[in-house]
Amino acid sequence: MTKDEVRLVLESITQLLELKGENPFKVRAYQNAARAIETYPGNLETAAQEGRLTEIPGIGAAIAEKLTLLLQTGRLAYYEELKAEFPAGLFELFELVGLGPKKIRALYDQLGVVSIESLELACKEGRVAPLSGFGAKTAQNILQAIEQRKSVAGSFLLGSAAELAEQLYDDLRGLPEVLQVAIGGSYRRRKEVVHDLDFVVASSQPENVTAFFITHPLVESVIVSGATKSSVRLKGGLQADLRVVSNPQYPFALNYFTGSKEHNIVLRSRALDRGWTLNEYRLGPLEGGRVQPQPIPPIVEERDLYQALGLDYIEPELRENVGEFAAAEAHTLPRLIELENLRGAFHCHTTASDGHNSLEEMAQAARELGLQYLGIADHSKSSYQAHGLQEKQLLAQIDEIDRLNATFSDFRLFSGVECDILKDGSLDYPDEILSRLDYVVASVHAVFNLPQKEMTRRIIRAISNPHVTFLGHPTGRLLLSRNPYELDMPAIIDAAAETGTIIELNANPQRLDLDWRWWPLAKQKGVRCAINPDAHRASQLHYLWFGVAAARKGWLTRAEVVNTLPLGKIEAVLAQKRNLK
DNA sequence: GCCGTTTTCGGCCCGACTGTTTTCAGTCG
Repeated sequence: MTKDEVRLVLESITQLLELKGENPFKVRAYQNAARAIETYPGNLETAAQEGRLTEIPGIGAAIAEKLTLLLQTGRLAYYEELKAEFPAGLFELFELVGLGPKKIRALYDQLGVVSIESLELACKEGRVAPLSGFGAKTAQNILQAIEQRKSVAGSFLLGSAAELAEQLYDDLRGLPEVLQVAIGGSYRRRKEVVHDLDFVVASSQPENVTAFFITHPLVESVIVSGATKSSVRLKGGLQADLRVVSNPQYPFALNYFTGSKEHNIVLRSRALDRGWTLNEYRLGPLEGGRVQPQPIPPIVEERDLYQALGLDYIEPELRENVGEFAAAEAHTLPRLIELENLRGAFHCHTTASDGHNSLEEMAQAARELGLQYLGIADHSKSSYQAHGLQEKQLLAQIDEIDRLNATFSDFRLFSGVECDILKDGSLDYPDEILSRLDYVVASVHAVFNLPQKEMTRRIIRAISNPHVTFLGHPTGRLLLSRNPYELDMPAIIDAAAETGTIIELNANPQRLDLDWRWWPLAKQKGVRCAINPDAHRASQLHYLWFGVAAARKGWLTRAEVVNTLPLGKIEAVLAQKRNLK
């Protein structure tokens, strides 16, 4: 049994105990145990065999005994009995915003609600509002939460689609009959949210490729399957389409299925201007058109198509018809940043607050990625839920970082903090503390619902502090689950430019914040970007890939992204704003 | 259920917000 499976059992027990209305401290004990297991560096099975589980902080005699049983037999009667007390569908109710264990329990006990479906019916029939502790507003809010959940059904984070997409891609590429393959669509354009995956394959044996595709282990069910086009539902619900074309057709199919629709319309009209017709299979002469067809140059790859249409090659991320054609004509398309350009990253968490790996482990993981430096930014004291650091703990961490840095010759940890921006725009630590750090990321973590003016003023006040180096996840959005807070973003961008504050592009695929749509404006105003992983565990340093994707979509080059700078140059950027004072 | 000790019980993180109440419970971060 893996560490992760053990953790899931503990988390599941937590939820069950909450439903039962158990002592909240007992509930928390299980929660803490789950977290302890997650961060435990050793081998669990060995620890259980040697009776050393209680040495893990947060694991006492009772939980150790249960875990030992679970690890040795793969089963836990305590858990199974708890689970049997509630219908399985009840757990999806936890996904509705505003519903917690108490309300779910009341709905189950008093109305027999066992699923989102039965809850929706109960609301619509007016059975929820009269319940004690509920009311008309609550019933309405529940319906709204159900609607919200439906509206994101069929939408997937780029981050959650990527693993499936790349696995399928690798497997298709490995087939001998596959000559060329790409994932087109919004995935190739690196949209933050995708609705399906579009695989485009060049092959002379489409039936073999199709057979392989629809029987792939990641496929849950087949929606349609024809000679050259098939659609499947992948495990987890994401739809994937496959188009198989001939090798000469491939550049056209790839281009067509990459989109966007708006981009394609412009391409086709440019073809018409030259007396050609463009579709997913070919660029051909248009007989009887309004202009005499020009000779068509040979096209073997996508780049040739753009050239034929009088354009520099347009990277897929830019194909949204938001100015890429004018730039491609004028030869002013930017050379987009690449993952390999990054030399380090700021904003990572450790076990000191709510991260899952130690300073050493984070540093090691960064070095393995080839980074020269890593900035640590644990939560500040007001973020209780994230175990934010008291001043003393923060100062101790600075010392610890100094000590570690003495052991590196070609790598450096920077000491920072993710400092809460309080309701009035003041910061969570006094300047004396902030001045001890290499840098400060300032972020909003509470009181999200201020009116736009007040929220804007709050953030501008915070970034006006000379110690604030970065503005963290500027809009607070969680894709597919939480809307951004109300902000006058142009005013924030102006203030960042004026104060010399670097705006973060938070690379967590749930955030990708600041959104790519704002970066061209920020760039024009001279605001610099930092692509930050916001990693809460070592493996999440890979989020940088998504951050770079969003930055490319925002037309950013390496010049605008500060963490492309090597050690030796980045220090001056971190110090710049303080020196202006 | 865990933990630490002024050691075997009593405390365990805090504040904002919402919608329900008529002083507070539930949820969230």
